[in-house]
Formats: sequence, structure tokens, C-alpha cells
Amino acid sequence: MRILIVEDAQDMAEAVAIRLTRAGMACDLAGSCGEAHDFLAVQSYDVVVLDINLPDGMGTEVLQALRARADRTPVLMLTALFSVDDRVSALDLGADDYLTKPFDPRELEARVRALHRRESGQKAEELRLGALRFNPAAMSATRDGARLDLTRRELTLLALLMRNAGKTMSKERLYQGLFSFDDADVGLNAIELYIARLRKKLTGTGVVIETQRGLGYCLRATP
Amino acid sequence: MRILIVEDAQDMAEAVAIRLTRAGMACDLAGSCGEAHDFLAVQSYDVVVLDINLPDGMGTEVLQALRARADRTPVLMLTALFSVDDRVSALDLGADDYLTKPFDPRELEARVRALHRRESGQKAEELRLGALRFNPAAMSATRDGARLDLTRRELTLLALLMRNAGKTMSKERLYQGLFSFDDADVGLNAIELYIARLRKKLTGTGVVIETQRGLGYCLRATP
DNA sequence: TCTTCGACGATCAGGATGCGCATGGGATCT
DNA sequence: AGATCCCATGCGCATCCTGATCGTCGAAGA
Repeated sequence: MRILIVEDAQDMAEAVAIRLTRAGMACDLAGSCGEAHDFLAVQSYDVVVLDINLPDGMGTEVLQALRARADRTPVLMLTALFSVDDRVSALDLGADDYLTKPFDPRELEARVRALHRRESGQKAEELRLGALRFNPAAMSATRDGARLDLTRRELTLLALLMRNAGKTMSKERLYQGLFSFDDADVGLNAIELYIARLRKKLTGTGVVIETQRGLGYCLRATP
Repeated sequence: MRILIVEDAQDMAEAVAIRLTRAGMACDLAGSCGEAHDFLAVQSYDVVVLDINLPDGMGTEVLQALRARADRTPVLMLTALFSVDDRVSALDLGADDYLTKPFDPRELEARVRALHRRESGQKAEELRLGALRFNPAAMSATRDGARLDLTRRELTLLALLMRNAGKTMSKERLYQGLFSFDDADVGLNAIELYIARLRKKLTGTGVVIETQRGLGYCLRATP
């Protein structure tokens, strides 16, 4: 799950980011409307957490711009204001939820999760390919009922590939799914590393990861 | 198991909450339709106990709103009214069960449990894994007929794991089931603590709790 | 068709990180 | 008074990622 946090107060933003990251979400931080626009132009998110007061304008501008291009990404507004008008106008502009400061980070986490749940509508069915089964609910991959021993990164990578089985996934695309911008210093060959590990653990499953030189990787069943 | 109790009569609400809490359920209390909506926007519940008479409207509104967004959470209606019409309309709106006041708290507890069992697709009342047997109604776990001496939290945690045996349960997921919003300041490592205690008490039962670093915990029978 | 070169990908080992476990102790409930 | 519950802290180790080296593919030229 990919989250954009738009908040100018550094400490607040980081606290939130740490919390959500622990919860398994990949977070990007934007400190202003401008930055937010940049991020949103480049990357799509599952949920946007949006502060109203920003140094270069109101957060509602970001929301408006988003909705103006028919982007339905769930938005959670943060506000120090107590005014009912502000809340109402935020909701009218297409915000999906709001939270007034100060708030319990636990509550924020829960709301973000709720928004995502509402949006994705509980699409948790088992994926199959070859002798391999991937169960999103159990967070596990099995072969003939035997559970594959995968680490967190390996599992999310496999999930990405399974959901796009047969399609060529560029290294950048996989990178986006695995890391957040905070992991900015992570090299691209980290992907190659996890591909290699996955390949080893997938031997005998009737599933292989093909390398498409210069293009990316592709998961497919062996004939 | 996480329960939302929507009831404006303070004493009644608390009595129910205490009863269910003792039975190992994590309860949140809402005193009005508005509060109920807030809770439901943020947290998903296993069962909602819903009074019909609320200060700011009818409980059925909450039910309607819930079903309107395709939320199938089991709802148990409480009503002082004796009218058959009310019961019928409640059931038509998607309530799963109802109880007329005054009621025996034991009956409420049993019905809540039944609703949850039905929803989660559990066949038998008793759950078995390895040499371990768990009885949700009696809140007791036995091994070869000998009762394991578990505390309330330990039992609740075991219940969660037994119901999802074989699935990896994230620490956050377990947290949601164990604690209510009133326990807001409880840290995440409380989970680790109870896992450790449970593990000790489960030695010899043919059941182990596996740690999946960064992912969560998984209960399974030893081969 | 064969060769050569360049670039991309695979692999390995080692160090940093942070997760999960254990212990002790204080607070709260029975 | 006793049990239960939960926090704080420190340690050990699985995981993660880097950096460098080796392998390999493919295009261009003869």
C-alpha cells in the first residue's frame, strides 16, 4: 500500500511516516503543495494524507487539482482548524475523511486502512500459477500445500509478479512497488538481488522468472 | 474479536461491555448514531450490537448506512419495543439477529458469539489443531482433556490464531482484535509479550506459533 | 557466420539496520 | 495479597542492502 503524506511540520510528518511504515505501508513525504503536485504527477497512491495548512497554499488546492483530473484516490484531510465549515468544504471538494489535530497516530493508521479497504473492496482471492499458489489473506505462498519460506520483501515482490503474471514488469515498476522515496538511496540492483533469491526459492514450482534484457522481468509457468 | 456496542443508556452499555470484555472481546462504546458512524468509518468489527432507540435517530439508520456501502458485518439489534413490525423491518434492513430488552446478558454473549461463528464460517463450536482443543463458548483450551491455565488476553490471542490457523497474522491485525480504542496507549510489543507467554504454555500440545519476521505470526500443527 | 566489445544482469560476502525476544518492575484489577 | 497486565530496556540475529566482481547477452563489424 502506497501513501503520500503532505504535511509541512517536519516532526509531525516523520512521526506519521514512521508509524505507517511500520504498518507495512510505503510512504512518501511532501512538504508543500508544489511537492505534492510533483509526487502526484509521477506516482499513483492508494491513499493521500493531506494537511490543510501548507506554506505555499491550502491543501484543498491539491485536492481540487486531483479531483479535477478525475483522480479518485482516497484523501484524508488533516486540519488544526475546528471549524465545521472547513470540514464541510473539505468533504464537498471530495475528501473522503478528515482528522483534526492533535490526533492519535493509531487512529490515523486505522482510518488510512479503512479508506484503502473501502476503495479496494476486499479483493483477496487466491492467485494460482503452475504449482504455485499465493494467498493474500494468509500472506503466504504455497506449493503442494507446503509453505514457501519467504521474507517480507520476497513476498511483496512475488505478489507484484503474480498479480501481473505474463506481463513484463520493468525494474523501475517493481522498484516503485517495493520501496518508498524514503528508501531513496536504495540501489536499483536491489531488485536483481531479490529476483535472484526468489528464483532460487521458486525452483520446482513450475514457475520461472524470465529476464527480458533491458525491459524487465516476467513471471510465467514453465511448459 | 472486536465488538462495537451502540447504546445510549450508559449503565446498560457498560454492563454489556464488561460482560463481553470478560469473555475476551475487545469492545468500543458508541452512545449515538453519530459516534457509531465515526467508529465504523475507522475500524472494522466482527459484530455490531445496535440499540434501536438512540438520542440522534434510529439505530436502523446506522444499519442502513452500513449495508449501503456493502458492509456485511453481522448486526445484532437491541430493542425495547415489542412490535413485530420493528423486528421485521430491522431484519429487512439487513440485521442478522435481534434481542428484546430486558435480556439475559448471557444470552447476548452467546448470540454475539454465534453471529461471529456464522460469519467466519466456523463449522463446529470447538476448534481443534494438533492435540489442542479450544472452546470459544467456555473460553477454555484443553490438551488431552487437561485444561491449560491461560489468562484472558492469552485466550483471546489464542482464539484469534486458532481461527486463522495457517495464516500469517500481522502484529497489527492481532492488535486490532485484542485491544479496543480505550487501550489506545498500549504498545505494539505487548503482542510480542503475549506471543511469548502463549508459546511457553503451548509446549507439548503439538501446536507452535511461528514467527515470520516483518510479517507476523502463524499458528500451525507440528509435523 | 564468426568475433569482439560494451553493457546489462547475476552473484557473493560483509556490514548496518532494526525486528523480535527476554527480563524486571510498576500499575491495575480481582 | 495475589494475579494479571503492560512498559522500558538491552541484546542477538534474521534480514536487508551495498559494492565489487564475474558471467552473459546482443549488436556491430569484418
